[in-house]
Amino acid sequence: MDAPTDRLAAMVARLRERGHRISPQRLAILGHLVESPDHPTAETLYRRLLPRFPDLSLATVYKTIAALKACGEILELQFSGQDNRYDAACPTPHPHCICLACGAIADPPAPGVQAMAKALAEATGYAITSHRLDFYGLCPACRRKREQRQERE
Amino acid sequence: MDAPTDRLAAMVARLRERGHRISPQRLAILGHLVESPDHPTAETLYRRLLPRFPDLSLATVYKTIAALKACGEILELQFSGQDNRYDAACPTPHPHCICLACGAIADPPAPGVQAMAKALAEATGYAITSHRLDFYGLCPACRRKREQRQERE
DNA sequence: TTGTATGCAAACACTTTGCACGAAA
DNA sequence: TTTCGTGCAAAGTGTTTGCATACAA
Repeated sequence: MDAPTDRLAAMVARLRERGHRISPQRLAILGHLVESPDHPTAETLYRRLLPRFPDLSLATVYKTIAALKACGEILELQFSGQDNRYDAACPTPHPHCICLACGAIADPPAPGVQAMAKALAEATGYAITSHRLDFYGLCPACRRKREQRQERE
Repeated sequence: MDAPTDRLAAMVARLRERGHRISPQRLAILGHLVESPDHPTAETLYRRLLPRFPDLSLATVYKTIAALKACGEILELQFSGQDNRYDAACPTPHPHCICLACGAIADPPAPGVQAMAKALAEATGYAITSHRLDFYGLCPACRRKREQRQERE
């Protein structure tokens, strides 16, 4: 059994134990979430599942995400200007590298985050329980494109 | 001349050199931004200035913020569920500690952020230009309240 | 059989925009 | 005198909600 399959089973079990039911739509949404390393938006999820569920509703996607949020089984990256992005493969806070050109999101290794959180807790007196670490820039592909464009000029 | 006054002058100068005009409303918004260490929302700014400008419009606040954003003179912390928060006192990216109970935002010292950004750039191939570091938890006051409530139970 | 999930449409909250008027430069 | 800023109202955008029906357990 591979990691996504385990993860899917864990999510289903968690939803069930919280009294949620597993409809075909919901199962498909969960399945797609764990298999998508690209941190999809609700809209993206919806569009990708439409071929399989021709009258799927965006509301259903949002409601499923809400259930996952309530269970702590999904990480929501909020943006006020664009759609929120979701990470259900690894629902605990971790850093992200976000491409400003194409919107790609990568999950880099996170050395030293805990130490930083501890230092900030001591400096401010806050009791820190969670965090959000986003690094913005250009992904390798967009960086290459930009370099080529500059060479041409 | 104290720091907020300097900062205000710098913001005015920057807006002017970009061709913007300084109306009394705009000056008041800027003034309030540099004096507010609490990272206000557009709505908060609006409510605080209403006594001085009884027919101030929220649109004017947003338009002024937009001008500041275009000049790189304000840091916008986006939230999709709540109002965005603004920091014009220090418009370059820096960590924030955000209280989940009362919404307070503190500016802790930031040791090691650059090192982390560099490590992530190397690990992912991203060209990192900016970042957002939010730590969520309870501020000292809300932590105290919660402890007292637990003692009573 | 009971209660939750679905899908539709309407409602929401925050932010942005269009426009006519007024004011900064 | 020439823009640009203002204030109002309307439009946008992404997300949530109400409700009747369908379906999981």
